[in-house]
Amino acid sequence: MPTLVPAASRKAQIDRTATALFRARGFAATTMRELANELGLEAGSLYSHIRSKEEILHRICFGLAEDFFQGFGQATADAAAPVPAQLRQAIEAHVRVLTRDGAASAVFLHEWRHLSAPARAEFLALRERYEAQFRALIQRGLDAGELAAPDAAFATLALLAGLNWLPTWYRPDGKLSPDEVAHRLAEQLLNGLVG
Amino acid sequence: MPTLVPAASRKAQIDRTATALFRARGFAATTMRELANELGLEAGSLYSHIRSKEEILHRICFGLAEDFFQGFGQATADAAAPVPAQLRQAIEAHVRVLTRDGAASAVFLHEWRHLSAPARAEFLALRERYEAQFRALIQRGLDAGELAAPDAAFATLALLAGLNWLPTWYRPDGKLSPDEVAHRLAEQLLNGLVG
DNA sequence: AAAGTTTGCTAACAAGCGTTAGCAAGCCTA
DNA sequence: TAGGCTTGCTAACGCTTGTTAGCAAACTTT
Repeated sequence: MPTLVPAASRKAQIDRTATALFRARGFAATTMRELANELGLEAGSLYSHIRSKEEILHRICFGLAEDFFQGFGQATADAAAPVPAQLRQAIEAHVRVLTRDGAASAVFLHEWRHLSAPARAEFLALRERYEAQFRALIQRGLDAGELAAPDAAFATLALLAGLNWLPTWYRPDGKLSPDEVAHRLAEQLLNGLVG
Repeated sequence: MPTLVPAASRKAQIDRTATALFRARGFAATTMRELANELGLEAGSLYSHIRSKEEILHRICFGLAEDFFQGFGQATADAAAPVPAQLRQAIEAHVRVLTRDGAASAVFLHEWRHLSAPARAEFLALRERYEAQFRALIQRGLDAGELAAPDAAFATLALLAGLNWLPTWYRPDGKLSPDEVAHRLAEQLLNGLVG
């Protein structure tokens, strides 16, 4: 009979601790000895659970990518809804992924360049596909006259810009709940700062 | 008689090349041998011009900080102007610094954590002072009813978020000029995406 | 022509890096 | 009770890191 609340597998603990370190120090500046030490291990012992340092980074980046796609899919499931409503849902879904795991998000956004040859290109392709979904949605909004912007590409980048800087300043122990952050951010980005 | 267009000093060349490398690979993953090679030198030769690797990073980060403060100062010089106008000027000044040197901006925004003990804290204090200027301006706008937002702190972070992600996607050879980018970004952030 | 500054090389240093091999104790399943 | 995962250690490997010392050409200024 398994324990009722099984402890996270060692591998998962490594991933979680590594995520925090990668965020704080950056992937390249984080050593396997630091990571091991944080877990109360020796450096060599890590390799009973993982294949390489980069493998950890790979899991973090591609794991979160899935979350983003899933969020967007749910947010835009009702294709008949007005574009601004779908967009607001998509923004809030995006923010919710970012706030659920700030460390993983920061790694996802900043440390992917340390992925090597094949993985790096795959990651960038995924990211481009994700942005393309936003762009297409915004374009539909422009065509229908429901959104106002000179062009969809620029609007998409500016929108995602406002979202993706969030992990640098969001603190989970702040006075706003993740949902409030998501709602306010969507409000400000959709309706602007000028009354 | 000096050359009419004197070549940049070796030190300046090192800074510029290092900036590009720090941006592309990150500070920690950039080696002095790579940097030297890019300049057609041997690694040891760099130390005739600089004291340490970190000294380069220090110059990049603090140099750009000055530019940001100067831009904000000019933008808000006319304290009698309506807040939205001042804010637009400040946004455009900020964007102009970001677009003038994208590599330095990316380093400024992402690599400052590799500064060590005293410099790191000084840098963060500078950044906080800069944000505080924006916050105060926005607060005045809220008090005067010229801006609409639940609170100034959140609005400031969301605004700077939209600006600071720019170096990750802005390409100087793109179809928009720096001024157009600045203007459109200010427009979208101030007035929102919804028509 | 002398003196000093700028620039660069070679060679090497001590330290730290990611990773591997080989071994062993503890656990779960058969 | 045996076999096989899981987990972890010690010791070491080959390599790379930032940096330094000592020397030497070239250019600038006096």
